[in-house]
Amino acid sequence: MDFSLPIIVSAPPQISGDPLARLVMRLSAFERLGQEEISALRSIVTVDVVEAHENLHKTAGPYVTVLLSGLACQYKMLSGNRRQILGLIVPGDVSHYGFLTGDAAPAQITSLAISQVGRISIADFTELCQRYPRIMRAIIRGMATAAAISKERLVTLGQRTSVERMSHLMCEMNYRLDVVGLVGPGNTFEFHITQAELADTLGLSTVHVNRTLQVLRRDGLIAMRQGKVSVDNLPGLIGAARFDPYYLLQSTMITPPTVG
Amino acid sequence: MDFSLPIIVSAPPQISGDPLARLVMRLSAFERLGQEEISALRSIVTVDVVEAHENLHKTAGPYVTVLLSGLACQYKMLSGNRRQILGLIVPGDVSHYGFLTGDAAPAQITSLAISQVGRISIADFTELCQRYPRIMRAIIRGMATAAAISKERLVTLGQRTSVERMSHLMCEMNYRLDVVGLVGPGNTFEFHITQAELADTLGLSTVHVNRTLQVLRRDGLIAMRQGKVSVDNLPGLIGAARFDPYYLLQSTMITPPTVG
DNA sequence: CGAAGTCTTGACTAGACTCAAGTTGGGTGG
DNA sequence: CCACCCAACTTGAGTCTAGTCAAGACTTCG
Repeated sequence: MDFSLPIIVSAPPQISGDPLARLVMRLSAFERLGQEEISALRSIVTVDVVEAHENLHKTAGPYVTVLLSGLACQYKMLSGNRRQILGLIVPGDVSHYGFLTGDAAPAQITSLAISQVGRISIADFTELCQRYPRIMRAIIRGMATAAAISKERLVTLGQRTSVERMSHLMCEMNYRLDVVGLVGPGNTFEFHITQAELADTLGLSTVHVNRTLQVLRRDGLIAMRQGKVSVDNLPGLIGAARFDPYYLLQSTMITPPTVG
Repeated sequence: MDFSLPIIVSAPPQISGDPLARLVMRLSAFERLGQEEISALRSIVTVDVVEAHENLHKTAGPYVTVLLSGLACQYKMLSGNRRQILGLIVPGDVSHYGFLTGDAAPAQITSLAISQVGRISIADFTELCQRYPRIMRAIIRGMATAAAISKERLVTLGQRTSVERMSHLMCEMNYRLDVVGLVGPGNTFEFHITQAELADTLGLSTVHVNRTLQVLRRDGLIAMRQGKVSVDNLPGLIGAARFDPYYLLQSTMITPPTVG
């Protein structure tokens, strides 16, 4: 475990600037939000810092939680030291819906890097959604996107080769991080995940992840070192992954039922 | 558990007896329902028959649909004639939530065997849930169970060997079909799925599915022929699968938010 | 400087895939 | 009623992707 106290953090943009910026960008990708809505949202979010490799929800309770910076994942342990990472959570993603999804057995969620987590009480969240239907619609669109990502992950684990798995994941990350403004010039982004964690995500061994990354590097598609990914040939990467971004584009406008 | 409700079920239970029996059993597993609730449910369901290997939702529209008999699956196609079956749908399962899940890009759903499908208009469904909170809670518990099954499938595809995949699936089917009264004496149940379809479900090749079934057969765990499975050694099967039914037991009582 | 975690490499193994050739079984039509 | 047909199932042989084991190199940090 890492017990360092990262007071001043320069390079990683995580702990600087406006903590809610990513969430606002994410929601704005679905619905155009006004200043009043954004202010209302800001006023009900409490921000906590979570160190790397800690449970994201130390304080259980009736809250909706959102990842604001860093990286997290949901996972399941198996007998024999095996682990499957069910999904990666990036800034702007809702990490826990409280009771809203009726998930009786919430999977474990841990941070992979130092992160900021936003917390909203269920009461405040409900009121926000009732008062600002655009925010509610954006949240619902976010849920739909998460479900689509989860389905695509089944395809990855069931059908794709190691090169396809890796490049598909990188394409997805590139897209998801771009939406929240975390892809820099030259298609570079922070991705603080170890090769062992990538292995647990992709259903591969650590050694094979290493070799797969070497192949992609050798082919000039991506390079990854020290938690930084640079996509050197995006069309090539998309081709290697047979990546079809359709599943990420929740283009349908969903009309929620008029409650009451 | 009380399995004694159903009518007389002879060889093909599919198209005989009360079509809604499985749905009622499924909901009753979560919440004890009264006669009034069951009658109200019956009065708003339209039943259609769907042949094997047909799209389950020929008539799109604002409906919640439920599988009443038979077998169905949700799937995704890939380039190169590959297919991943995302999940199996058994009698009593909701096969489509309409807009309720905000699923903008609904995956394709097809029947695997001749089936009966129940259709409920969104308006009727909403009113039913508002009038009978126990039904609403049961539906929510069902959604939670479906989500848990989907997560477990990620573990299967990411981590388990072929023998574990197959035996885990069989354990799950045994459990899910038992809940709706479709497991007969000696742990036998109808499972009208081809080995090629099993392959697409488990992320294996058809040939390997065949050989895996032979192993399980040789070890006296299960036998499968002509769409009928008999579990000959359930503890052994559970052991081979390292099956932990915890994920199927939505034991937590979920209190939905008081709307309005 | 030492320690721990991470990454890299090599050698070998094994589980699963592909291809190809049968076999079985149920359904259909003559 | 039988012959045929097609889909599903089975088997064998050979290949290959990915896993395992083990050792060593690189980083980071105390």
